[in-house]
Amino acid sequence: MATTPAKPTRVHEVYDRIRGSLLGGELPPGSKLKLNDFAGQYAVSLSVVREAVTRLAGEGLVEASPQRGFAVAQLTISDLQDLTRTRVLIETLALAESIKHGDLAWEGSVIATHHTLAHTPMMTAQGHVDPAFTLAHRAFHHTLLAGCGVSRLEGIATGLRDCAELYQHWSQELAGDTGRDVAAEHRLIAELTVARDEAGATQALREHIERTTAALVRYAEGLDGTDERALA
Amino acid sequence: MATTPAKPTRVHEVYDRIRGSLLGGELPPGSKLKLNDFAGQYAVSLSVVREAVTRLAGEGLVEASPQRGFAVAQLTISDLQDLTRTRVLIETLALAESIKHGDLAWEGSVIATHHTLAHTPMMTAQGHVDPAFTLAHRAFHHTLLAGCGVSRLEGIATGLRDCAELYQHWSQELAGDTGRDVAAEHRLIAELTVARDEAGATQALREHIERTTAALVRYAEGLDGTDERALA
DNA sequence: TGTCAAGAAAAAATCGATATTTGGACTGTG
DNA sequence: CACAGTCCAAATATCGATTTTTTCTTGACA
Repeated sequence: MATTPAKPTRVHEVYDRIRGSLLGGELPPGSKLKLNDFAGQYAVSLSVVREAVTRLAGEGLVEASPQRGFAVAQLTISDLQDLTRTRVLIETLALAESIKHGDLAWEGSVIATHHTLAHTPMMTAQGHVDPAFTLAHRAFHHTLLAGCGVSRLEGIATGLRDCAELYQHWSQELAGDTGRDVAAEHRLIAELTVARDEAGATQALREHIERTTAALVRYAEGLDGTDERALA
Repeated sequence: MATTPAKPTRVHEVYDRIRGSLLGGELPPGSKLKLNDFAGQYAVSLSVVREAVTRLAGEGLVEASPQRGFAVAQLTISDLQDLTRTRVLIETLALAESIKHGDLAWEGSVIATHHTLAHTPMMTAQGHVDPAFTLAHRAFHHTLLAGCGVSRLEGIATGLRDCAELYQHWSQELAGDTGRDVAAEHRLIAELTVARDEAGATQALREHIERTTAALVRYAEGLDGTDERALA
């Protein structure tokens, strides 16, 4: 799924940067992507921006509507629930496979990435999410699933995870996920995984995933009853 | 995941037609896509072809290598095995969910699409695969998973299935999948599904998926021992 | 005869410009 | 004052041409 081989073509650079903006929450969900602005900003032609954005649409981070341009994927409660259920099913599946088939090196990398994660503070002094934390968090979860040895499954899980990061970002900014010890959740997942406790680890992962969704849904339902309403 | 709303834009037309060529097996796996030829053939500009092909690359039907253009996805034994394992895991998962949550209307549509499939001959008089069969086959398998009510999961499963169709096409042409009663397999899956026999149905589906792979792998290994070798 | 390199041909990436479409402002009417 | 139709500006989709990069050809040299 990832395509970052040797020579960074213009399209790829632009793709990466827009992708970063999306996941970094610089662009509000549902807002239209102004291709012209991007073209100016990155000093490239429209065609380049277009192709980059088309790829992002393929990943689901961006929605394309013919004749009407592109927009940051709209976040709705029903889509969030759909995404969450999909992630729970697929990520627990992949984790179970990893626990069954992962080798010692994988076990080691789980411990290593968890260690890094555990020692990276989540918030900056300004109360924003630390980019380093995002990185470490992503690496940890990716490693968890990387032991299954089925690269397509891994790729799919990663893609879903990226989509969820859009929600995650806005949830942390908006809903402020209170009273939750995320670090403890991670520790539990890591320990059970390394202990090869398939049932325990998958359940811990399921709860970890569902908890964020629950917080966001609670927040959103406080605002409005409909499922189709945008979250932000 | 599918984007076929209202107004067929040029890109979308070209996308559809190239996609059809790929799944219909008109283009051999691994062969380079000559964008210029497409542009001429469909009487559109290069940009249009480029964007269409970019999307196909996002689905995995086409491989993109920077500065080197696009090629029909290369079929290798190891990728086939990876794909098969992924499909088995995800499709059985989706089927299990469907059996658990599917309603009566879904049950009916399973019966209906199976009925259609059962009465559509697989081969034409010329010994080729009948396009109508392909259609019916696709509809049946899609319906099986459509009861789960999780649209993303469905979309993922459909995407994997499309990738597999590439292999399937060439397998039927090359390896001739002997001594196999595919119709009976379909009937069994349909019956167990409607009977809400989760374990039985998922196992039948697993075997159905794995059987095609096994035939192709046997065929390919007769030719060459390496996993990375192209199948065709 | 095999290897390597310069140069030509082909293909890919990118650009700048044009044709269409969309969304909204404007205006005249009931 | 609400509403419908028209017109205009912004944005999208598409095109044709230019710039790079890769690939192929060919010929000199060891």
